[in-house]
Amino acid sequence: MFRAFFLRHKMVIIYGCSLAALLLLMRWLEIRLLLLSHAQDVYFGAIALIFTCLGIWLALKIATPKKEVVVVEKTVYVKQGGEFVRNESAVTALNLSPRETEVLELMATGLSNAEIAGKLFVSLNTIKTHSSKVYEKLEVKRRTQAIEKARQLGVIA
Amino acid sequence: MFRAFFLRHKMVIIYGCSLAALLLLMRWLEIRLLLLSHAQDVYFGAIALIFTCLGIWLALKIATPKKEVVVVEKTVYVKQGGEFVRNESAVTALNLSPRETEVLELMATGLSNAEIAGKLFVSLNTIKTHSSKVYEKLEVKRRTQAIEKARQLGVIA
DNA sequence: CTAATAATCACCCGAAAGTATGACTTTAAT
DNA sequence: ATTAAAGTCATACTTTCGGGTGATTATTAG
Repeated sequence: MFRAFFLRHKMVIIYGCSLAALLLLMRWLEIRLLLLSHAQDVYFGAIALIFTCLGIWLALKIATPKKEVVVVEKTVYVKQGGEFVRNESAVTALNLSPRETEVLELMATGLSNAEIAGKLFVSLNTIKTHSSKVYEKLEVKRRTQAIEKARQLGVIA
Repeated sequence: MFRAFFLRHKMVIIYGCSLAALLLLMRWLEIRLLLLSHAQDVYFGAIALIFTCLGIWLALKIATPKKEVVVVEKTVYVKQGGEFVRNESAVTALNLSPRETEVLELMATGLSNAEIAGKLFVSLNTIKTHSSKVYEKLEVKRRTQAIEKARQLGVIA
């Protein structure tokens, strides 16, 4: 607490101490020479010191704290912020039925036919039929090709 | 310029002026009563005023400005049509070998293992081995899952 | 030099995917 | 009423995929 305060106002305190030391030195010299004949000067010094401190205290208390705003720019890369919008015209052109599109989407997420069947509450054979029709309409031979082509056509994300 | 300075240090200036006014008032009263018999007090007042100002000036000069760090996030949207840059750190983290990455890429284009084998001039079994290792490292069970996960991690376009 | 890694290939087996064909139902259009 | 499309399911068959195991070679790191 005190240490932190000292560190923050090091210069001020050093200045004050220096001034005090200087005054003391002068006093001491004068005292030795003039034998306390200048008591008033000590009074002056004390006043100077006190009011200097007062000024410092005042300034620190009242003056609006100086704020130095440091602006750091941080670049953030975002992949194509927009949400995916299905290219409905492509779907129409391919003549893909809603169910087929649904199956195609699930295929693209990496699900197996059995998993898709479970998710859509239909039999495995049904999914096989759908996927076969999808391959026909997309003019591909494999599941992975269907996914790739559908992605390029904007049918799936 | 001056106006801004006045506004910033309004309190300080007001204090100083008040002190000065007070001293003047006292002087004036004393002068009226004691007919300039206390010249030294004026001296004291002047010293007090001067050193107060000195303290204020010192404090304002020396006080360390508080730094306020403001982080401004600059968002950059990367269009998906743009050049794909492989997330090499992801590849490293997954410990995917160059050949495995190559096979993964070709898988994503929809090629069968046999086609990949033909394209890379290696046997089908080799491709099977590679793909199996890819699945292990990506912690997936199927080709389509591998493609999906690799896409999300930025390993493939 | 030795150990580890990457890349290559083989064989077997079971699971998943894909093909072909046919059948039944519902809904919507002609 | 008939037709067409979409969705459902099944059976049989082929192909591809994926797991497990093991082996060889070249390069690289310790």
